[in-house]
Amino acid sequence: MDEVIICEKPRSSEKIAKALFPKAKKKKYKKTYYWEYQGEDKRTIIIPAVGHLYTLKPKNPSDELFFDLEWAPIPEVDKKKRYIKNYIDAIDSLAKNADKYFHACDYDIEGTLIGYNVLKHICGEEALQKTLRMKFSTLTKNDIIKAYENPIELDYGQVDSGIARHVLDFIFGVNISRSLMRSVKESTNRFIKLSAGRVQTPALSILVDREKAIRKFKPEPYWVIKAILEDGIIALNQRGRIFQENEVEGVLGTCKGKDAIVEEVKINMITRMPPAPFNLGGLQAEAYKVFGLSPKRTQSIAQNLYLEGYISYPRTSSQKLPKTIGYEKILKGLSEDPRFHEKIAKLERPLKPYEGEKEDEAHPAIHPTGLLPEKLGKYERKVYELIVYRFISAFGGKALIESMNTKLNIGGEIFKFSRKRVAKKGWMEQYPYQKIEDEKFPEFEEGEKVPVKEIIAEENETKPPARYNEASLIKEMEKRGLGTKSTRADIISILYDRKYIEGKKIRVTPLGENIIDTLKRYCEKITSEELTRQFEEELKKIMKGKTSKDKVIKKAEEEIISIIEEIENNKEEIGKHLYKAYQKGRIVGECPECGGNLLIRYSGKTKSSFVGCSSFPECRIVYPLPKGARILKSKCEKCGLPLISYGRPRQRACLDPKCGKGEKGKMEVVGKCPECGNDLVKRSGRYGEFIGCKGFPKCRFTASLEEVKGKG
DNA sequence: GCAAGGTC
Repeated sequence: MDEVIICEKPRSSEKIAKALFPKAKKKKYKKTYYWEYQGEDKRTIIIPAVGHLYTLKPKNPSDELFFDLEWAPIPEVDKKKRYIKNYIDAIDSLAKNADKYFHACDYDIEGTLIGYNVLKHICGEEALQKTLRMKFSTLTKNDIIKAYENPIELDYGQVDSGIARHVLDFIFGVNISRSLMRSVKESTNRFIKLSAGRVQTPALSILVDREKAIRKFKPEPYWVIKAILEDGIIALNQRGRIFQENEVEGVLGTCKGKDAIVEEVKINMITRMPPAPFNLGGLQAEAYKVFGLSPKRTQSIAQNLYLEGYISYPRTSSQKLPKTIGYEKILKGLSEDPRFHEKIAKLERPLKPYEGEKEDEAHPAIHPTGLLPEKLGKYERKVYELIVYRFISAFGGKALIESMNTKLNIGGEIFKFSRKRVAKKGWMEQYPYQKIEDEKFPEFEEGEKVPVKEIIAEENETKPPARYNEASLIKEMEKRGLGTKSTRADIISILYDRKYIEGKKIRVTPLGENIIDTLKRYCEKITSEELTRQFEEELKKIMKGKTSKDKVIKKAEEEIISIIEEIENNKEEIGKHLYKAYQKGRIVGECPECGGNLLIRYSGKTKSSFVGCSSFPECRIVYPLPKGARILKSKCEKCGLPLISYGRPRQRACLDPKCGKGEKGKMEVVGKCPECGNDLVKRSGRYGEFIGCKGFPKCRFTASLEEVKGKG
């Protein structure tokens, strides 16, 4: 009389086993673990999946359009995910032919489907007849026990909407991607890897819109009038930005040579609450801001810290720290480290964390477990400490900021300035990444006359909208409901891989823009959030039994067929344009022999990149590229060809190996570092070229090439 | 080769 509990992941299987059967034994199967409990009359196996174990694949890979799909074990389709096989094997050998099954995966659409596929494809169809569903919203002992004692029926509406989500994403994404690639292949006989999808395409579209807004933007000159007083006080004219030059003259005329009368001095106390505890997006944004880490890197570091047991589950959207995580125990553990102890000792009791608004049914906000790491890599340590300090600061209580707002009257014109200083540090004491304001308040009294040293009109230009970076794009995607907390960083890196975007401050390449322009013409829906919205509605209807998954999929198939038809009918034009845009982004310089474009090319034979002339085969100029080489924007002083950087440590050389080694190892000095006074040099990183301090890593000052140009 | 979603 056996009973099997199927869990979504190893971690939840441990929690479920311990909650239901404290005496259950942890057992090993190959490289994976499961739990076994031998009761008086029955034996229970608690066994995990690792997220999805099955994925969709076309039944017949030679179909032109993929509509006929089937579920296949992920390790068979994706060789990088062979570890999943261990979990499938474990379930296959331990969890078949039981009398009773519990489906105990997360209670959401994906979780329901994960468990359903395990039962259907590994345990066997008949297992589904013997299955009950555990429904819990948190992985706490109470919830788990309740869910086990009062199981419900498996909700097939949920299962079907999960299946439909996978099918719709596949048939839209894969078929449209293939059709784009086919149009390039058939019109130019070249292969470029292209893709479109429900999430990646709208994300790219956001970036293209911004790119167009920046291009369209015309800077306008404006003036700001400032009064310079004693003690370095600079007051701004109340009019703010002035766009008319004669207005500037007028204001200057009224104020020049006059003293200032203090019209109003207001001192306020502002309360500043601690920053919200981290969810994944919050952690990614802060690690980007403080350390310059890419969201993808932060995510993988957080995953490692979690697997080592140092922090809680990172793929959460929650900003809540429920009592049940055990504040005192965690803080006690952290206190073993003197640097954390110093912060913790200053906390006031009773402990009550400040929380953010966002919630997650399955997990609390990211927090340390209290187990102190022994050895960590450099960035792992930074991210870990960031999480620890953020957690401690949630208990730090509010900070009070004293703010002084002063109004001055100079010949009838109003000028303002403000000062801030921290009156009570509160949580700022615990969070070392926070800047603590401490400005001096001048002793001004209302009605007092103050001398004015100078009135100036400062000329400025309006600025174009800012470019997105990875962290701000993730936030924007979050706001628009594109992707999930665990997939956003990966989706952005697909956009980089496809060469749709480049740079740390994201620029869209000609190819990226062309993809969006093309899809806007033939499949507007996939470029906007429209498709996601439609999916959400249809899936909800399936869940409620108001429609069937087959109907929804059938409708989607018809839609896709008509989109693909349109693309096929125009494939000559689409393919040529896409390829041209692709090449435009690959131009690295001018051919010294024939004046054509030098392009980055890829040789399928040697599986390596090289630089060749666009007039091939008439012009046969080629330059080799060392493995991992990057082509820089800087040009060789001797011959004008671009420089490349390659090797480890990175060194620079001319693209033409015969040109000479004059540039090798030489750093181009472009100025002085404003932070440490050392030389500023051109460097290159994985996002391209930038300006960095020669004193790296001691001094970590960096700037973009544009910034330096702008400031001279 | 192509998507997006789960997780070690």
